[in-house]
Amino acid sequence: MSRYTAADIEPKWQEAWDKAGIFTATRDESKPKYYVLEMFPYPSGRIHMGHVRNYTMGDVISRYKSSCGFSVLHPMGWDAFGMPAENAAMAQGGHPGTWTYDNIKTMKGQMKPLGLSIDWSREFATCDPEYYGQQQSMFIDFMEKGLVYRKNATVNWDPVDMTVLANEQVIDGCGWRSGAPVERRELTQWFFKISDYSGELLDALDGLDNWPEKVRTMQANWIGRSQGLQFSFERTDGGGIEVYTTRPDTLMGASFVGISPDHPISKALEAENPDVAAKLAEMRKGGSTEEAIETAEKLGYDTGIRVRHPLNPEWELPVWIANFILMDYGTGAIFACPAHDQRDLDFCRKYDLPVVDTFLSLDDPKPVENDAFVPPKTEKVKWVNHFAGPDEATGEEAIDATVKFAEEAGWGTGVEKFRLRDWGLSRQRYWGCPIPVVHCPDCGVVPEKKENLPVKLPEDVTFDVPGNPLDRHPTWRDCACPSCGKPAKRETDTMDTFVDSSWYFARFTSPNAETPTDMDDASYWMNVDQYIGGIEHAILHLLYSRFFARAMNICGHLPDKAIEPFNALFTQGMVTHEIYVTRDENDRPVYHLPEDIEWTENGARLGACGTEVEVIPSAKMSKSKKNVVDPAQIISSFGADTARWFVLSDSPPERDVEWTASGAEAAAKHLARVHATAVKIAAMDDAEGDDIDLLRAMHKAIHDVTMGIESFGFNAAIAKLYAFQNTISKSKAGGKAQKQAMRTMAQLMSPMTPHLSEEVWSMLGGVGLIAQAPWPQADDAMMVEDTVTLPIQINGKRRAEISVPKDMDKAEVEKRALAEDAVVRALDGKSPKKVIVVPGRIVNVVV
RNA sequence: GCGGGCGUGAUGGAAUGGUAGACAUACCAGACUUAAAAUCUGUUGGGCCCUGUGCCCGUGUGGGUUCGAGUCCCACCGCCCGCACCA
Repeated sequence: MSRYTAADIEPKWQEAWDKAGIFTATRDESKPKYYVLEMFPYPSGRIHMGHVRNYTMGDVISRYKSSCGFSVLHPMGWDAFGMPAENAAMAQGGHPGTWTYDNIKTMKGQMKPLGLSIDWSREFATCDPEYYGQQQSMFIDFMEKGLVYRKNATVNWDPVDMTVLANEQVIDGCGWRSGAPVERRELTQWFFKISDYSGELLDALDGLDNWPEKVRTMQANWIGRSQGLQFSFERTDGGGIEVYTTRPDTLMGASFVGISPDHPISKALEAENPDVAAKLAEMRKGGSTEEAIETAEKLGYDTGIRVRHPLNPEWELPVWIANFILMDYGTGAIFACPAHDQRDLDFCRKYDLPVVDTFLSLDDPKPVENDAFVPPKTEKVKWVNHFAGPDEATGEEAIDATVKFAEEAGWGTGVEKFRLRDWGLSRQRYWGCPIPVVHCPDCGVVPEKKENLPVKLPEDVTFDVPGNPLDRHPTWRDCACPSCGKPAKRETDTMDTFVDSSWYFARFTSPNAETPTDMDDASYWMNVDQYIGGIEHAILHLLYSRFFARAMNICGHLPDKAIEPFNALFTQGMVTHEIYVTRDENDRPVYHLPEDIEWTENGARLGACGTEVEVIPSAKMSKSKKNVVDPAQIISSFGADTARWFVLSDSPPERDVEWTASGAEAAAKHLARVHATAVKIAAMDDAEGDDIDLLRAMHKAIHDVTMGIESFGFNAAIAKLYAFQNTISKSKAGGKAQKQAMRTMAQLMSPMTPHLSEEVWSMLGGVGLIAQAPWPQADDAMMVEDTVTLPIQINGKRRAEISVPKDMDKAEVEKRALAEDAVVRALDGKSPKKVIVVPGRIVNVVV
């Protein structure tokens, strides 16, 4: 074969790998193991370029580690429960299960041609009853260990459709189908006690050395440990209001006490006073997201209740209900210090409440007007209105002094609190894992017996009316109480899909086990050595998985070493593309697919009619903007290796990569060049005649590419491979040396372009499959140059360079440098102030 | 609102505090060709003096640390992402 034809090469080698069974993971105690995992996909219908990028990166690691002698586990599955399947059933009829399994079949068919080194024998979907039955079994274990409980929590309620809405289904504060303004409503729901692990989940972040710093920071902020003071304001009518504050030092600046609309006091008032009820109804409008609450217009209601200031019983503060106070954080009640909190200030200006400065800037000591003075806690400020500590102190010092003061005086306690809330897992939807409990009129909430698991979803359901089909199913709900045997009702809530994805990595170690995991297999394969996925999962999925691993460990489903399940994490960027828009008669945007665009000298036009097209800068590929490139199409026109090579080139993996047609063509051209060079070299005789430069370049390439792969610098590794290819194609060395260089090239490329590499390898007499050949080793001795070129700087600017033996001593280098023309000229007869010689790197002469 | 990140030629990007722009795209020029495509070779940050082996400027903006800063620190500007029921 003399021309590079991916369509011939790729299926051939995929068949050879299958036949050799080399991707089947086996427990081999004689080898070190390596578990590489990409975040499993949601079966949305078709694979997209983001999948290709994600799985290609995992594949590079997997193939590389395999070549390095590891026993590799590289599995794939489907995160298969979730809303889109129900939406499809609503829109076009049919069953969510049919839609899901059809999608899985299509997407698997699209992934196969990529030539990924996946052990498909371990594949499962989270909607398989075998999987979710094990999940139900674990849920029951968690119940026994007290890791699950029920309480009231807020949901988005569509008052027209009479149904719960996901945040995604709330558009501008209204239900997506009904268009009615959404309200917040309370329901009794199931919760995992993740907050019991707040401190541990936070502290253990320190040990996750191979996680990106930013993910650890984001998780730490999410868990949000704070030190503060908890104390009670005494009500003038008896009783008290417990508040928590992280800024007790500003207590003298208090202007009111604020309580959440969901605070028990608010609810009590609501029940007896229609005015309050109306106000609260207004405050409960809008979505339940933190963002919606934080950015909503500040609303308040003066309850008429008054409390005494703890430091001065004469000083009475009003109690307001305020819509920006969250019941879930702290005690659901605060005292407001408007001078040093912008939110409080906005509220006080709106309702004409007093603003009292407690400290002033040392540089610019003027009272607060419309901008709250919120310096860093480490900045020293002047206290004008204080009761503990010195007149000039930082916020930190003042807080410590205040807590100490309050504790000694006996009216407050320093406490540690976390922002992390318990994980609400109840969903009022069909297409999810049923929560395996039964509500019995006599026994209350009873877990289903394990021998009755899985509690399967009923098949005969319809989606023609809003709401949860399980709720209105005629028979599914009816069952016998597992405890007393009398008629009872099943729980109709299903689990959050995050539950499904919180332990799938553990199931992969033994996907057919009769229990959630098999401890022998889990002990061998866990932990995941390298986990790869999108940054959008930085907080929730990864935090929930860390909690689950701990909970599974407590229930005996994971070994101790696996409580932090992901040893290393890599978060890859998105694949983006330009967006092409024209306008319709109403000036609304109409989007166009990249393949419909033609480029002319006058810019982009529609291929069909020649209409001018506006080009909007690159953004994440999305169906609605039509800026998508179909991987299946790319593979059929260029081949999988080209697609793989391109998504790894150019951009660093953690950053977004822009898909361009020219970039894809460049990748294809390069692979064709490599192939052509290999064909040419294969035809050479085995003439001796080493070329020291070629050998050097080869060892340098081995070193650089290996480092590139190890450090996720795939784009840099590829740049080195380009350079090495240029060196080989220009080499004058004998056939033997060139063949060796080219075989090495094939090996270095094999994690990225496995098919072409096999082809080149076999063409040049490589033994066996390249996929099973050991990774080449760089010879350090070959990479050391005898002489080095040192740049010479004068006052930090490069002015000349000298070539010196690599181990020449500093004094001699200095002497040579000072003898250079440029240096002599710059010195103009004077002697240098200072000369810095960094051996092997640089010389800097300070004049 | 809160939290996180990013900013380097025409473009994607490279650069353990040590020659800024590797590698690639695009453009331009040349070779091959009747021609085009393909392929191959070469040039290309901006400006100045233009005769160079010359000089000045240059990594969002403004300061700072350092012999030396794209890299570290501070402030600002712009863009992007997440915010607990999207997966």
